[in-house]
This record gives sequence, C-alpha cells and structure tokens, in this order.
Amino acid sequence: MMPSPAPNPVTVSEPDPSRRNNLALLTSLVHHNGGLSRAQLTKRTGLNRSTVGTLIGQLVNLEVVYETAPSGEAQVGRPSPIVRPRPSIAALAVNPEIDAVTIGLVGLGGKVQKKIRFDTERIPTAKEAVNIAAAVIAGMRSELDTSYRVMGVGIAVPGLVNRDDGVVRHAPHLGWRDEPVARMLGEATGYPCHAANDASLGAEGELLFGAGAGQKNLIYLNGGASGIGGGIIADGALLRGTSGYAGELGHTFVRSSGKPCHCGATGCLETEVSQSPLFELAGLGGGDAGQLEQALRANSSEAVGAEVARQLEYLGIALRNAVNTFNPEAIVLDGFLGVLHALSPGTLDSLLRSQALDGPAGQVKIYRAALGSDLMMIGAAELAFTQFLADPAGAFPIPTLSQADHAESGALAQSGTLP
Amino acid sequence: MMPSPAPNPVTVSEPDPSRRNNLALLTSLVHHNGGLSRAQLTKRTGLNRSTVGTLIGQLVNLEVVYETAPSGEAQVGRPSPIVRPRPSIAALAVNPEIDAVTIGLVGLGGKVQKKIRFDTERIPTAKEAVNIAAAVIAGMRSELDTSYRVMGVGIAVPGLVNRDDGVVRHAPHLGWRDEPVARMLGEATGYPCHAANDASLGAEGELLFGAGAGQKNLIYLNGGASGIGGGIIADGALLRGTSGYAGELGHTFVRSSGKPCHCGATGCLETEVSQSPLFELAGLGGGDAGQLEQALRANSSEAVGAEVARQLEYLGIALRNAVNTFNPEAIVLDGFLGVLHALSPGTLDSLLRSQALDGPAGQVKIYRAALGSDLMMIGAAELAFTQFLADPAGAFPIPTLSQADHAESGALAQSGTLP
DNA sequence: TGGATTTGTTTCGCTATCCAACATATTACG
DNA sequence: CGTAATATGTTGGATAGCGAAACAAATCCA
Repeated sequence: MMPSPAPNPVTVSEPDPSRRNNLALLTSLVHHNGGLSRAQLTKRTGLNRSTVGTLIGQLVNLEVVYETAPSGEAQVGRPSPIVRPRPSIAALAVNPEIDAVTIGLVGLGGKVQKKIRFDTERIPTAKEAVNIAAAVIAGMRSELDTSYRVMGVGIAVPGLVNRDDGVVRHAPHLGWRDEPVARMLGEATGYPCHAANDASLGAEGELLFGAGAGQKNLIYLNGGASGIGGGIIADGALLRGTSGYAGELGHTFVRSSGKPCHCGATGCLETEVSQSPLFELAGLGGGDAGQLEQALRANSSEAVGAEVARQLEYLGIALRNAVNTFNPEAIVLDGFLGVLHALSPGTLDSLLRSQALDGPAGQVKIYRAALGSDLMMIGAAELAFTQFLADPAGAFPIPTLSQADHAESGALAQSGTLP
Repeated sequence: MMPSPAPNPVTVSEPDPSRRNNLALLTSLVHHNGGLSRAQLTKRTGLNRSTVGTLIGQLVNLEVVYETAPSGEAQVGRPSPIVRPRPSIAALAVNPEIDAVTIGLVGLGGKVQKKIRFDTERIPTAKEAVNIAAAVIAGMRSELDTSYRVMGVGIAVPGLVNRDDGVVRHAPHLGWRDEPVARMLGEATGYPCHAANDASLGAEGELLFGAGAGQKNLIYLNGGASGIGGGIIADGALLRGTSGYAGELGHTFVRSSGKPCHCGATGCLETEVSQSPLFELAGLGGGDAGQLEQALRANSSEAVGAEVARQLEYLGIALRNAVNTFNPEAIVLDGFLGVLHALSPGTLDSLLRSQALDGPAGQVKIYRAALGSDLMMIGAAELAFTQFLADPAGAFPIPTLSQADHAESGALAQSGTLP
C-alpha cells in the first residue's frame, strides 16, 4: 500500500540540494534569454537584489556566466550590468536522419558554434550513426578539451524514444528497433549521453529560443520526409508521459476508412498529410521546405490548390483535437506543415474557430517555426544541458579555461560515405 | 522583449514563502493518504527525521493534523506515530447538474462529511444554482462556524470553465454562458470560491484518492447524461492549458461525416458514444450507471451487443489518440463509459494494443473509476483546498476549536423545488 | 535478558536568503 | 553645470529551514 516511491530518496552526498534551486533558476534564465541584466534577473526571479548579487558572483566564479557593461539603453538610475552565458560551456548534439547524421556543438545561450552534416548514401543503422557521431566528435576532441566544457551529448531521433534509458523503441523511418543509442554513444565518446524524440526536442527548442518564446502551453508540429512529429509543452514543461513517448500527434485519427498507417491503425494524420504529393505537384524531386514553398508559390494550378486545401483540412482536424485537449496559447508549425500554413494563411485559423470549442479556440495563435535548421541542434543540446542546468554548481571539477567564448558561429559542411 | 512575467513578484508580506514548501509537502501527503506514520513521511519526502519532527510539530500546533498511537503492525524498531489530517479543516463542494445541485462538506483527508442533493424540477440557471448552494450553506453556517474551519468552496461545472477567474465560459447542457459563478457564490457566502470543469476535478479526485492513486500520468473520462468529459493528469499535475479549458476529450474526432455536434464540429466522440441509446436498449427511462449495467447484463440481445461494440470502437479511437498523445500509465473510465468497458472487458485493451503505437500502448492499463458518487465532492473540495495546501501556515487566524474531528460521515438527502 | 533495529528528540551548526543602510551611476530639470 | 530623483550594486547583520550527530525510547528476536 505504498502509492509512490520517495521523490528524493538517496543522493545525500551534496549539501542540501533542495536549496540550490535559485542558482539553477538564474542559470536557466540567462541561458534561455542569452543575457539579462541583473535588474531584470531580480524582477524575474522575485529574489532580493543582494541575493541575486551573490548568486551571480558564484556563477561568475564557476565560469558559467560573465558580466559585460550595461546596454546603451538610456534609463533613469544606475545601469545594470548584463549577465551573459559563457558559450564555452557547451553540449554536443546529434541528429540521425534518413540521409545524413548531423553533429553540432551548442554553447550555453543556445548559439550553434559548429554544425557538421555527414551525408550518408543509405539510411544509417543505429551502429553506423553512432560510429559517425563518435568519429566526428573524436575529431573535435582536442578543441573540445582545450576550449570547452562539454556537459554531454543529446541525440534527437525521429521515432519513439524512452527518455529515461535512451533506448530507441522504434524509429520506423530509420528502421531502428530497441536500439540503446544513448548507451552506445556514451561508451564510444565517454560523455554522458541522452536521447529523445526529435519533435519533442524541437518543441523545447522553439519554446525556449524560437517562435514560442515565453509561452507556457504550446504545440509544435513538424512535417518532414519521415512523417509528422509532435511535441507538446504544457505549463512550461515538455509533456513526457510515462516513458517519454508522449506527443505523437502524427498519429492522430483524422479520417474514417483512411489509408493504413505503418503504425497499425488507419486514418492517421501522417498518412493523409504528407509532403511527397506536394513535392510531386511542385515538380521537385526533393529539397527542403523553403524550396517547396517557392515552387508551390510559383505554381498556381488548381491541382496544387486542391491538394493544399485537402491537406489543410486534415491538419485542421488534428489541430482541432489538440486545441480541445490542451488549450494552448500557440501552435508552431515546422517543415512542410509551415509551408502549408503559409500558402493559405487564414485557413487553419478559421477551421479552428469554427470547429474547436469556443474557449480554447479563441486563444490559440498559429505560428511558423523560427529556428530553421539549427532547431534540432539546439533542442538536442538542451537535452544534454538539463542536468547541468538543474545544478550548475555540482559535478564539474574541470577548471579548463578558454578563449572560445567569443568565437564566431561557424558552420562547416562535410560529406562522406558510410564506413 | 519580456518573455514572461515575474513568477514571484509581489506578496512580500509573508516571510520567505519559498522556504515554506516542505510544510506544504507534508500537509498534502497526509491529506492525500489519509494518515501516514512519521517514518513513512521521512521516507517519502527525503527530509531528515528531525526536520519532519519539527514540521509535524508545527502542523499539530496549527491544528492541521493530529497524531495517534502507532498502528498495530508488528515491526522491528520503535513504532512511529500516525499523523492524521483533521477533518475539521474542511472545504465545501458544489456540483450543479441538469436535475440537481449537490452541496457537500469534505474534510481534510478527503472524507465526505456531509452531502446534500437538492433536486430541481428543471435545469437550474446559474443564478438559481448559486442561490440553492448559498441557501444550503447558510443553513449549515452555524455548524460550520463552530465545528469547522472552512477553507473555501469549489464548484464543479459540466462545461468550459476558466479556472483563473471562475467564469463558466460555456456549459452547453446547463445552457450557461459567461457566468461568473465563483464570484457570484463568493459574494453570496463570503467564502473564497473557485470553479473548474467537473471532469478535470474528477481526474484529480481519482488520482489522489481513487483508482489512479499514485500514478503520475492518467486520463480520466466520464460519461454521463450531459456527454463525455475528460481530465488529464500529466506528470502528477492536472493539465490545465492557458485558461483551464484543457482536457475536452469528449470532442475528439472519431468519425468522418459523423453527426453534427453542438460544439460546431462533426464526428465528435460525444455524439457517437452516448448513454441514451444504451438506456433505451436496456428498457430504462433513466437511472445511474449501476442500474444501466445491471439491465444491460440481463439483456443478452444482439442489438445490445452490437451497440456496445459500436460505441467501444469509437471510444477506442479516442483512447488511441489519447494514448499516442500522452503516453499515460492509466485510463480511468467513469459513468456509462465504465459500464461499456465492464461489459466487454478485453475489447478496449486489444483495440489499443493493435492500433496505438507500440511504446505507449504497451504500458497503459484501463481501470474503472472507484469513488462513485463522492467523486465530484472530493474533486471540487480539492479545488478549494489547493490554496491552503500550498501554504498551510499562512492566512488563517481562525482559532476556532472543535470536536467535529471524529464525526461520522453522514449523508443527508433532501429535495425541493426551485425558488 | 540482552542485542539489534528503527524511530523520536535534542542540540548545534550551516547557509541561503532577506533586510536595511549605504554607495554609485545614470537621467531629469533647473 | 549642479542638484534632485531614481534605480541599482554592495555590505553587514539577522533569521529560519534544514541536516548531522548523539542520545533516548520502543519494539522484535534469540
């Protein structure tokens, strides 16, 4: 008759973890806003000026943040110095896809310092993806060791991922099943590794650094070559569910006697709304969302209009459900879903207004994603940052100093074949 | 460029509210478990023995809890006294329905002390419901003032309710629109009043005291005369959304070209799955879920089986969506939905296993609700308790002592006509 | 009866925080 | 140009919530 386990049972090693919260709060605030004045920090946290002062002092000592001269904005009163995140505190991001594995380095503050896209000629297996990532990371290793403090690696996988143990339960488009990618990459690199669903991480990325900044309830939907992924932010936190599988809005039911989906059901959103017919109508063999939008805008045929309308109608049903269920402030559409919405701006809004319940529908706004190709890197890095953000003072004795803090954001491109 | 307001801006009157959390934690634990030994409390909270000791001492002084002799369970070591919630700390619950307004008094610990059902001859307006509730409460007033400390009133409304301001946005079956019921009842009684959706409160009730005890992610669905309401618990907390409208699973899309729903859409769960055809087939004019179940079990006609199967199929679609979206551990079915499930036990499980995604579907279990007719009282009372539970030491100078703590749970029945 | 075990109790010390007073840097206004 | 007004950083107590350790009490077990 013990309903639930102890929330705070062991880990008595550190002194009083329940009280170190405000240090973490300040760190997150600085990280997610890329720099805030001390005055703003006191307002945001509700803490005392003096408390913020001492805490910031600690973070400066820990080399987590640094202070710069006040911004030029003219205001009455003593100017407040700006507290900025050190980009030398960094996390690695890995994103395996159908045709590439992308590895990135993201600094505290969410700036992508480095991005390396490794094109593959066929769909990578889990082992291959891990090998590629490990090799690229090994190549960066000396730079990482001298100029950064790497807090870990985050892996964004298009599929069902158990966030607790980092096992990919099923990634249909990659053909992966029960692959312990986090453990594999952890053993290969020595860094602590975590894995999660790519759309969930995208939702967090857009929430913290993108179109949904400052919202507390938002729904993120991404349409790509491998279907539709979703991530849900409820009350400021990602909806995870029992094992981190939550958010699979791509398999929302939208049509009776619809086509069978690879998931075993019929009439899923992702079988009715997909990018391949759009690419065909646009006369494109492949490409990204931007190219698709251009091509569709150039083509004003009826067939295009009909297909766009058809897909928007099904998307509208899924969004109606989501709005009734979550009562969000914002819906963020990424990939080709963003294109659909942009091609016919008012359609989804009016569908929602007429079909969803009055209350929830009246408050929701639909946005297009803002972070583009950096999103996955930022989201995955956030996964690796979480542990650090929860306790910025704990567990890193690495005194490595560096000058990488003001490095420019350089993006490399590279390609190769599978090993 | 200010993404969000200060989380802790004003209310500087009380000394350091950020540190009073463990007192609240203990209070909630005792409340929701109806009594725990001090040893269990230390394990659950992870706090030090001595800390728990002092905190419990405070709660005893505040007359929030009392200690009783250790339970008879034989164990090695010094027996630990049981900390019990004082039922004299109480909250009022109000639940307007189509044919009645029910008023209840619930003590800390979740025991219903009193329940008065006021039958109405027609659907009550908001004003009538408030009048009835206020009159019944006025009648109890002297007892309340002498024997209880009433923390407030919670109103459970079948409809869209803005939890922040207590305004009923739209309760279709009651015919209410934009009714500020919380303010109305607050003015009529002088108690702090809050209102929320009935199914949301049901979800919380079942989570804390019923079938879902100890779960962190569960979905509650209630089927009644006025349709299907839903409440979602994610990560231990009720999903509220921007304004508390979240959880309307009754309007999940389950059928293309289905019947039009009063919400403006078509193919909603609540139009396809409803209790009236079941009552007809059972040959009943009305009644509760228990009577319906008995009648349907007695009737083994094909028509009944077909209708049950049809409704279960649509319910399965809605549950499939919900499972894919939330990855819950448990689904709790109440009202006639519980009957449907009980009549054909394995059906929903196998529907989920074949149609929902592997990961989430493998973990979910379907339960029938456990709290019966007390649920709404408990849930609504919880709404009134929340403020108190967040700060048990703050804001009640009422030193009223009482002997109602050991009163028996008495349920009254009463009926009348509209004023 | 005595040891093992678990838990309540007491005392003490730590530390995160707030508060109040003071110092400093800026704008506003004469 | 100087003074007032304003907002903020800084410093030195004071406080309170909590943990650690030692001790005391109440149970089971051999």
